[in-house]
Order: sequence, then structure tokens, then C-alpha cells
Amino acid sequence: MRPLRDRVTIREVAADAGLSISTVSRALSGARPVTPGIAEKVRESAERLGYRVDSIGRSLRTQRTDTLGLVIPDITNPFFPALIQAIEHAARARGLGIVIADADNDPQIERIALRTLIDQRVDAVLISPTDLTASLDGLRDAAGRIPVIQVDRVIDEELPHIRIDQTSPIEQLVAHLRASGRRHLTFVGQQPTVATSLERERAFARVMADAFPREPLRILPGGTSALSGREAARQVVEQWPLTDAIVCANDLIGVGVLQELGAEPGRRAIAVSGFDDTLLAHAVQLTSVKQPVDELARAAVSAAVGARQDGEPVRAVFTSEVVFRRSTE
Amino acid sequence: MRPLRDRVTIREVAADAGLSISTVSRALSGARPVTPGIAEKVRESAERLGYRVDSIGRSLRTQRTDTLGLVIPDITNPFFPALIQAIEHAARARGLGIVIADADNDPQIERIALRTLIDQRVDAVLISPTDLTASLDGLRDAAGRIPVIQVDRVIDEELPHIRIDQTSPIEQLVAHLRASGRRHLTFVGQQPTVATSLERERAFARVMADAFPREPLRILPGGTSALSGREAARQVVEQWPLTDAIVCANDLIGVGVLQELGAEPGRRAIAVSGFDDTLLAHAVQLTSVKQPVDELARAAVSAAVGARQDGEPVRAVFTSEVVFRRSTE
DNA sequence: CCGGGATTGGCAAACGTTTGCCAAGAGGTA
DNA sequence: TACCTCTTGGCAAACGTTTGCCAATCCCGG
Repeated sequence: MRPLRDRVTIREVAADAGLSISTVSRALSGARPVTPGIAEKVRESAERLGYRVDSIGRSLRTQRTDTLGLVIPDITNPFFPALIQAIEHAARARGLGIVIADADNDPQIERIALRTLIDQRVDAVLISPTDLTASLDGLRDAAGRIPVIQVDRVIDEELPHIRIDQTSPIEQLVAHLRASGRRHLTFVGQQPTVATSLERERAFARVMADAFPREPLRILPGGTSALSGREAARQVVEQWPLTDAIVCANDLIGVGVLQELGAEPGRRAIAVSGFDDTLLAHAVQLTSVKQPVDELARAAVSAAVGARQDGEPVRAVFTSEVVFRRSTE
Repeated sequence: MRPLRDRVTIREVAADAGLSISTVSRALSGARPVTPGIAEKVRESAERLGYRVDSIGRSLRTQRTDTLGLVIPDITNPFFPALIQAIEHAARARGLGIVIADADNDPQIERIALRTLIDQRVDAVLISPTDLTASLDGLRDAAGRIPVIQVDRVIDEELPHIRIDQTSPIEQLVAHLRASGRRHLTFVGQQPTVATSLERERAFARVMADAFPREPLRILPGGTSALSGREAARQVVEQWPLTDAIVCANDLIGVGVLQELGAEPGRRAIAVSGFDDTLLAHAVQLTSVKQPVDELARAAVSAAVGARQDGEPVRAVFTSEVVFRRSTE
């Protein structure tokens, strides 16, 4: 590797421009007005010398890093890359950087990740907690130190959060399935410790009680992977052979169910739907629920920077839409 | 938000333990031996006061951040989350954090992301460059400032890089297709400005020249999405109706091709293969090429930290395996 | 020509840590 | 006992920036 030039400091810019350090700092940041001629001269010197402000020095002084931490339960679930992307854009639009930590679906790792982010001095943390109960201590501990916003998955209603309404898409889903003649719907969740999965399950229960009051409630806990979806599908056909539609808590499970049921296209015996409208759903033509990720992201980032100023807890709920595809024809 | 405790500094720990700041620093970091009793006392004070070293202060002094930058061309291509995850694990194992930037397939954004990472003072950057030529300037500029390692996609052979061998999986693929009676293979790439896609295309050309010397070479440029795969598939059937196997430069394209050809399972007229063995390939039973992501990641992280010490450029090549599935039966 | 207010440059302190240097003490040897 | 070496604690400087405070200058009106 060729020798790396050492960095130009503000001191050298000041010397070059024949001004004091403070004037240079103010000219560059605009913290206070400077005489136009001087401003120009500073800009020119900085440009020519290739000066870039040292974020470490600045952070030490300002006690800000202009950086958001982002804790994700499982980056291999394709919903989260989409969410990350949206949050990154929203953050960039406000001049903030983000640093991502993957919890690997493990509350222990998640907790350590939170500590690490806080030690890294991020200004706030956005988190989709892994586990409804096991993540609670870590979350609250973190929230006692810096602003923390729960995104998508919320496990503590008291702390700030941004989420979607789970009921309305389930209503749309059930209505559609009913209209196409299905009567015996079964829900396959993730682990019941996943906040969103549990909410979807409860919404399903409510909606079903309305739509099919006499139908028994069929709910199966699943897992995180497509594999667990396959297993759940086997169990469903065996346990409740009447089932003519399976509502899944996310796309991974939906894909697994679809695989197990046989992937022949067109009208099929059992309708299947997923959740999150990931590219998986596109790939296998799975009906799914599209979350307004960009709005979620913008709201979350606003909340994070806002939380630094006023201390008002944030609670926002967005609506999402069902995207119907071949799997429910 | 409840009031946030302000941080405990090393000064307070020193006062509490009745020792000097430097002794505390050394006791905690182990930079120099301290008398066991003192070490114990320091540890106890630090623990009790809840002291955590301030990474900003430390970084200012040491001029290190113990953080790696990671520039990804497109986080919604599921190969990259897998790569990110692997790199995160490898980095964590060495006590390093990572900060991720998504280039959104745009060399402009990529360039800015690189600058931002460097401004953030990451110790080194791992990058999968977006564009074979348009990324070059930004890459070299960055490499002139801090250690930069190209991962997976390499566009400058002179700079450090970690990659896989593309030829051997293509050989396996072609051999398998040939053994199952296919004769008229067509390659569908991404844009020819994607380094890996181009390498795969060239490998395909070489291998085909060997295996089917009399067969004309059929190569189609594609795009980044499943959609472009669908379009490519239409073009292939129209332009080269004899085609009985399509080798795609990645899984997204493979999925699109599969969709367009009709997704009926079992032996089909045209065999299809993808690349990267993402969860998409699992979902649609697409034959694909599995890269040794964990090894890539470990090598890349080693290279990044190594580059700080010796200045030896790194060039490593790993082998990858074909995973055969229903799409090539 | 003087006084007062507004504007803007500079000094120096602070943010929290690590580390080179010095000196004090401990322990061993002659 | 005297001397030498080795260990280990403390002082203070440095990393690069922002900003509170003061002072100098300028402009304007009387």
C-alpha cells in the first residue's frame, strides 16, 4: 500500500489563510457570520489544502456523532434489508450516518450490540427488538442512556415506537379469501415471542371471530425460516385437513408453506399469503402485505433526532396494503 | 424521555480509586502491568461507577476507531445481506465494529459514501464496487487515503482484493447440463459493467469453447432485477429458440427467467441456473453457485487489519460449489 | 469630532483518553 | 551498607475541534 498522506488540520488552513483557528471554524460551519472576503479566502484555502473536518475531534467537542445506531433482529430476512435501505436514505437526507448491528435473532447478542452502539456514542438507536420479553431489559437499559425508538416490532408500549397497523391488512386478506369461497383459514406464525407475529396472530383471531363466528380458531406457531414453514404446512394438512387457506406471519414462512404444498401455479386447493412483501413474495407469486417502509423510516429518523430535542415520546402507526398474487387465486 | 445520566469519566474512576488517571488507564487496558491489588481496586471502582471508556476520546488520542467501513452495491440483492452478516461476524471476532453504506447501484453515491466513511475515520474499507469503470476513480482515491479491500467484485487488480474463482463453478454447471442432454446453452448476465457478471460471462465463453466447440456463443446482457430476467428470457426464446439451458449471472435474474418460462416444477424444456445461492434460489428451487461467504469475510477482515500493519497487498481467490436443484433437472 | 451600538476576529479552555518521560521505590548483589 | 537494575505510579502533553468571552474595529448619528 502506498504511503498514506496525513490529514490536514484546521490549524494548517488557518495558517494558510492567515487567520485564527476560530475564524476558520466559524467560516466553514457558518456558526457565526464572517466577512464575505474572509469567508471566500477560508473556503479557498480549505479547498486547496484538501481539508476535511475531523469528525473525531468535532465529536469530542460537540458530544454528538451525527450517527444513528440500527439494531436488526435478522439481516437475512429480506424485509430488513429493505427497511435498512429506507432508513439509510432517510438518515442521509438529514445528514446522518447509520451504523448497523445484526442481532442474529439472539437477545444476548442484541444486548451486547446495544451496548456497543452506545459505547460508540451514536446519537440515538433505532431497534426492531428480537424477543417480546427477553429483549426488554436490554431495551430499557439502553433507553435509560440514549434515545431509543422501536421500529416495526414494538415490545414496550411506553417507549417511543413506530409501527404499522396489523388489523387492517388482515381484514382485507380475510375478506378476499372469503369472497373467493374459502372458509377454513389457518394462521401460521413465527415464534410467539416475535412482536409483530403475535400482533398479526391476535388480529387474525379478532377478524376471524367476526367473519366466521362458528369456525374454530386455528393457529400454529412456526419459526423463522422457510424450513419451519414447510414443517408447519405438513402439520396443518395433517391436523386440520379441511383448511383451504393459510395466512402466514411473514414471507419466509409463506414460501415454505408454498413449497410443501407443491408449487403448481394457478388456482390451487389451499390459498397462501405471506407478510412484508419482500422480493421472495415476488419471486414465488405469493400474496403478501406491503408495509410503507419509506414512511416508517422517515418517521423513525425524525423521531430519533426529535427525541434529542424535546423529550416527547413518539408513537406512530401507519397503514399497509395487501398485494394480491397468484397464491390466493 | 427520562433524563439521561451523564457519563462517568476516567477521572472520576481515578478519584474514586485514589489513583492517577494514567494508572487507571493502564490497569484497564493492560497497556503496562500494574500491581495486582491496584488492578483489582481499579476494576472494582470502574465496575461500581459504571465506567465505560469513551470511544471518541480514545479515538482522538489513538487515531484509530476500531471500525471497518463496508460499501455494498445494492443491499436489496440478497447476496449482500449474507455477505454483510458474514463480515460482521468476522469483524466482531476481532473486536471491530462495522459501518455499512449502500451505494444503491450508483457510482456517484458510492463515491460519496466512501468519502463519508473516510471522514468518519474508519480504519479500513471493504468494498464491492458498483461499476467496473465508473467506480474506479473513487476507489483509487479512497485507497490513497486508507486501506481498501475489494471483496467479491474486483475492478482493480493492482489493489488488494478477495474474490472467488468463477471458472470452476461454470465448468461444473456446463458439465452437468451437458450430461443431462442439454446442448444449446445461453448466458444471461447483469450489466457488463458489473465485475462479477463480466467474469462469469468470460468464464462461460471459455468453458463453452471447450465443451461445445461448434456451438455459437450466446450471451445476453441483462440487468439487476428479476424483471430484467423476465425480459431476457423472452428475448432468448425469441432470438435463439433452440436454447435448452440458461445460465444466469445471479439469482435475481434466474428467478425472473424462471417466472417467465412458467414455473411448473419437474423436468422442463429449458434448464435454468443462477448464482450466489441466495434464499431466493432456495425458494424457487433454482440451481445456483454457493460462494464461501464466511471464508471470504474472514479473509477480507484479516486483510483489512493486516493492511494497517505490513503494507502487503492482498490477493486471495476462493473456490465455490454448485448446488443443484429442480431447475436443472 | 465624539459616543454608542453592532459586528466580527482571536484567545484559550474544554471535550476524554493514551502514553513518553521521569522518579520513586523495591529487590538483589557485592 | 552501597550500588545497580527493574518495576510501576504520576505528570503533562497531545490528539482536532467548537465556543464563551473579550476586545478591536467599524459605522452611524448627534
